[in-house]
Amino acid sequence: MSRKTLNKAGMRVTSQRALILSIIRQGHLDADEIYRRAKEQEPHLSLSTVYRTLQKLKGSGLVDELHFDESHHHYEVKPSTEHHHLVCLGCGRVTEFHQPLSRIIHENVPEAKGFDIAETEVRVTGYCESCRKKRK
Amino acid sequence: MSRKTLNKAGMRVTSQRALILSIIRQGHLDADEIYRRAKEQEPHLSLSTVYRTLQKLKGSGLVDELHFDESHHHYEVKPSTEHHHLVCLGCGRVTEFHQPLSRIIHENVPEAKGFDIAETEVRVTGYCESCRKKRK
DNA sequence: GTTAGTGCAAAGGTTTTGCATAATG
DNA sequence: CATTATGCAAAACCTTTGCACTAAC
Repeated sequence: MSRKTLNKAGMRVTSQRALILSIIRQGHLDADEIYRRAKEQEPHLSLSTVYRTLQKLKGSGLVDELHFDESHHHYEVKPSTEHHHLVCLGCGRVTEFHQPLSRIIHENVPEAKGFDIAETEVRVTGYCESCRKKRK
Repeated sequence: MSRKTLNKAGMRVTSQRALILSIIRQGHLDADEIYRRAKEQEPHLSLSTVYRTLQKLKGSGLVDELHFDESHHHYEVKPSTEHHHLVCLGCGRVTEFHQPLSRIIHENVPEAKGFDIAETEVRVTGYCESCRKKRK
């Protein structure tokens, strides 16, 4: 549960945090979408709390920040196994795929040999099958 | 030269554009840095022109937009061979490495089989050798 | 009780836009 | 000369911050 997760990260448990965390679990959402969904349950919630919580969760390593498009960020609960994202430029749908690219890079890239990798974010954009069919 | 490059992309040639393009060639710069460097040569240049030019160049496929950190973007002239970036969290230095990750993903990832890849952006963060030594 | 988190409103930084003027093809 | 680009200022957008108040430990 959220209570445990937050405790383990040394964060105080508040209803807002538990709520925000549970909403992040719903998918790859951006701050504003998290805010909107959370507000349905806690109408007094403020957007700053969402941003501050996101920062904290990110800092504690509980949540990853994703950069799908250029304007704003999306968030997901930190996955247990490495995965990355295919972003369709047509419909915007995000598909996850599992592939240990960190390892591949670390093993095959000379420049990365002396580099202590903290994070590898891969963003593949293009067109999914159904959007490709629609286009032609 | 820039004149030819711009023409080929169907863009009108202006002194501002040629200048901006030549400055982008200097490295992985962000809009503000491009603006500052360009202003030394054309003091009347406006920041909007830089942003508009960047958009156009990106749209024409002449320039790639990079997402090194969260707050703003960097730009580089579109490379002829696929490469990606190692970003050091200590000193901020960016190292390029060449690796056909697009192909690797397309060949090995089932989810990417039906996907028409337009772009693959890989951002590897961590600590470079000299920063690692400083830290311990 | 002490410390950390919240809400609100205001400010910050980056990027975009409207409009009149200027330059390109 | 029709069209596209520029400069300036203002707006838009996402995110952060200051401060008084409240809740968690």
